[in-house]
Amino acid sequence: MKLSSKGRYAVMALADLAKFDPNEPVSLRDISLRQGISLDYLEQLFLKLKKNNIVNSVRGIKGGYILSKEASNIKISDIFFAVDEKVKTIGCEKHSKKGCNGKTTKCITHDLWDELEDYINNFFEKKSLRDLLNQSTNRL
Amino acid sequence: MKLSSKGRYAVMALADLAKFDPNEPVSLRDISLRQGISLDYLEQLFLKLKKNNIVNSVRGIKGGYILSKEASNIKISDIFFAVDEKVKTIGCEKHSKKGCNGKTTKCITHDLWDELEDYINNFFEKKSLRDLLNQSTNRL
DNA sequence: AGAAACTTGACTATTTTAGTCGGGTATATA
DNA sequence: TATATACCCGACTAAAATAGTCAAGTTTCT
Repeated sequence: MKLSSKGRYAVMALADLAKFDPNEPVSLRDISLRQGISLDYLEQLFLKLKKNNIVNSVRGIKGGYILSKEASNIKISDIFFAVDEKVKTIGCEKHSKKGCNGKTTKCITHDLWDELEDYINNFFEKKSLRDLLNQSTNRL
Repeated sequence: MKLSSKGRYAVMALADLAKFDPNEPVSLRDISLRQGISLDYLEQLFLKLKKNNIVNSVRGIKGGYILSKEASNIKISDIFFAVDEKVKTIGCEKHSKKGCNGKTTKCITHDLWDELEDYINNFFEKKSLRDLLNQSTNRL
């Protein structure tokens, strides 16, 4: 099991963004340089972040992105959801009461994976972007 | 982020195995049929489980595998470790105090992923094979 | 002897992920 | 109003991981 870069990059980029004046748009180019993430890739991510109302964009020269709300109101789980980073433990339907892999009963480990999924999601629900900034002051 | 089948299959197979008389070897063929996992794949997994002293093998006809210890003493984390299912959240070194991606400082989200990794591992540490069986009686 | 079942390594197809490329459109500033 | 900057968007590709297959053993019970 591993976390993909997609989710990591999205959180890193937003954490970077959150450190600046909320009224001054930050360009992806700057974030790209500071965080070492490809500009093209960032664009893909921010497109999704925008659609999910995590950021707003300002076009044109001097444009860029700004957070669409307070950093404390942006949960890590919101970010992950926006970029399609999902916690996925099983093939069988989550929380389905019965019927894994065509059978009429749940597979023996079904509850375990359900439980794990909730457990991890809970972690992301409890963390906001603001929490990150507080943890790590003056780092890149 | 998703859990690979490798870890899932290993836990499913062992949970299946644990349901039988600890003195009667269970063949992979039976587990394969009951759990719908390819026999060849199971063989790969059980080779590792054996090397890590989770199961013992009995060769020859009427042979098969048996748990090498009480189900209550086999943690899910043991199983995952045995089949190389690792919880991996970051590229940077886990718990390293500094130096992500060649820089001299930790990346801004470093602590978050470290924390997540510990959080998930803790989940697996707390669960034993026995816990699974207790949760789900008379299922496949 | 022969069948069942473990042992082992190598190989391959599929899927996912990460990242690239190319062509747009909007807008601040000179 | 020209132009550079930066967002917008879809399609494509390379690399890695995963899941699963194949083939050729060895051991041991009956």
